[in-house]
Amino acid sequence: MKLPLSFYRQNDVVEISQKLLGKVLFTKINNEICGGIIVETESYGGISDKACHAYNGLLTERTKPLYENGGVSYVYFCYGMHHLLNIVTNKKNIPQAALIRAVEPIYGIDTILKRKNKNKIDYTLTSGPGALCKALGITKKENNISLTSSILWIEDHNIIVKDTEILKSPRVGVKYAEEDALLPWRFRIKNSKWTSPAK
DNA sequence: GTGCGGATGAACT
DNA sequence: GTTCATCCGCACT
Repeated sequence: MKLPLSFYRQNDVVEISQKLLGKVLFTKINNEICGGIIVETESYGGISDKACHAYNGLLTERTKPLYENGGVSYVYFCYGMHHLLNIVTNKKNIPQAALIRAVEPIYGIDTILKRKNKNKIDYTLTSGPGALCKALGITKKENNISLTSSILWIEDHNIIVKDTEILKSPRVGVKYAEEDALLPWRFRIKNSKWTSPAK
C-alpha cells in the first residue's frame, strides 16, 4: 500500500530518510510502470543546513517545492544533464527533504533497460541519483507532484531494514557545506549491491 | 543580459 | 584516477 501523507509530515527528516530504506518507489510515466526498492538516501535539513538548497531560507522558483507540506516530489536539474529526485518532508514552510540516491530495480525492467540503452541488468542502472531518475523516467515534469498521485508514489512492502543494517556516512558532493559536510546523513543498506559507490 | 559553478555519470587510461 | 559531456539557477549588472 502507498505510504500515507502522515509518514512524510513527521518532523525529523533524518529519521524519515532511514525509514525510506526498504520502501518501494514507483513511477508511471508514458503509461509504463517502473519501481525499485530504495537502498540509499540522504537527508537535507532545511534552513540551517549549508548543503540544503533552502539554506538560510532561500526561496526561489526552483526551491519552492521544498516549502510545501511533506509528501511531494522535488526534482531539479544539475550539471547540465542530470535530474535528482528528493522527497519533501515535514510541514509547510519547513524546507527539509530526503534525496533518493539509489534503488534496486524490481518492476518495469524492460522499460528501464530501454531508457538506458542496455540489454541486460547491471549495477549502473539505478545506483546514483542521476542514474535512477533516468532509469525511472523522472524529469522536471515530475517536480512538485504529490506522492499520493498515480504518477509517482512510494509503497510499503513490509521489507524490514534493521537499524544495524543501515550504514551511515557523510553526504556526497557537498564539501562546500563546511561543517555541515561532515554530518553522517547518507544512509545505505549494508550489503546491498545496488547502492552507489563509496567515495 | 551575463557569468559561473554545481546534491553527477560513464567512458576512458 | 581522470576527464568530459553540457545547461539551468542564482547572483550579480
